[in-house]
Amino acid sequence: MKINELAERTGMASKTIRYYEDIGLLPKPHRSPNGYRDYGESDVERMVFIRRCRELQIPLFELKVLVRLQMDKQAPCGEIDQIIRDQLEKIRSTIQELMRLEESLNELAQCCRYDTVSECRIVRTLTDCGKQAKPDC
Amino acid sequence: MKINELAERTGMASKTIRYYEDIGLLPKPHRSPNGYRDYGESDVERMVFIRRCRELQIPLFELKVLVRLQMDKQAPCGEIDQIIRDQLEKIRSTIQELMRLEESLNELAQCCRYDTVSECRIVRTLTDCGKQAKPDC
DNA sequence: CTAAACCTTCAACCTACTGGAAGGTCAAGC
DNA sequence: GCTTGACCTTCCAGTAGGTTGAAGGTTTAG
Repeated sequence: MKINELAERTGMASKTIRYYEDIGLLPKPHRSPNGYRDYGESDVERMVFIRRCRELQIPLFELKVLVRLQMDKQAPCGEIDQIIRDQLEKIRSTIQELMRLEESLNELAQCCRYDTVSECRIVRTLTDCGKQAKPDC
Repeated sequence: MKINELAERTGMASKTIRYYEDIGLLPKPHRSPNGYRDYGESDVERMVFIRRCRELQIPLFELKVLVRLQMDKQAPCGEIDQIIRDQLEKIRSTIQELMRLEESLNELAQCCRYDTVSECRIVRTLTDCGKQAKPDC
């Protein structure tokens, strides 16, 4: 099948498929006599695997490892499991960070009772050099 | 003061300060006779404001608006408040998204009971073309 | 006098794509 | 046979928010 069909069947953009080939995440596919890329069913399977991993926000350089492992059916799968667990940890700590951020923004947003920039509590809090960015509402 | 002193007093890298000048977030500073950038106290204040906003993950293009407003002390501060509230909303929806992601990854991580890639539940779930990426643990 | 520690500009690199230009190929309709 | 439009190809540039490095000028301490 041609690149657009692969793209439609896997939910990727054909630009992205070419890009993944460029960076070595996908093997160079067979070419038809006219020079068009020609894909088979195993390419669909691999592409879906890659798309799912990207939805899980696994970065491309780790995905290279995963794709290599996924093709070697006899390999032990411990490394794959570890990458999944690492990703889980990363996501969890990002959530923690964003929740702290949410708290700061929420305090700031609750804080303005004035009309002009010179009196705005938000601006004062963010500008004040001596103190922590903690508003005194 | 020279760029490195401004950097140390505000907790920014001097490279970043030059970059912010390049993109028009900071005004072009006065130069000493030797060509070195020469900053004053108001630059410290503005830099701290910018750093705090970046800690709140406000993107640079919105920060351009904020910096312009922050310097105009008589302007109404409603627009500033709105940007803060928008940012709060963005952070909240990112948190929601990441929590869904965490759930998917957690299900996957709980899921592998086998030794080789060919039997690994994680790999199967991620590769399976017909179904949703939902493991049946 | 020299060495280190600054400062300057400019260019390239990072992630993960996306968009566009310029040109080749193919199938349908007239 | 010709045209039109939908594909396909490659390559180049741009996105955010910087970081890194090269190549060179200036200042300061010993």
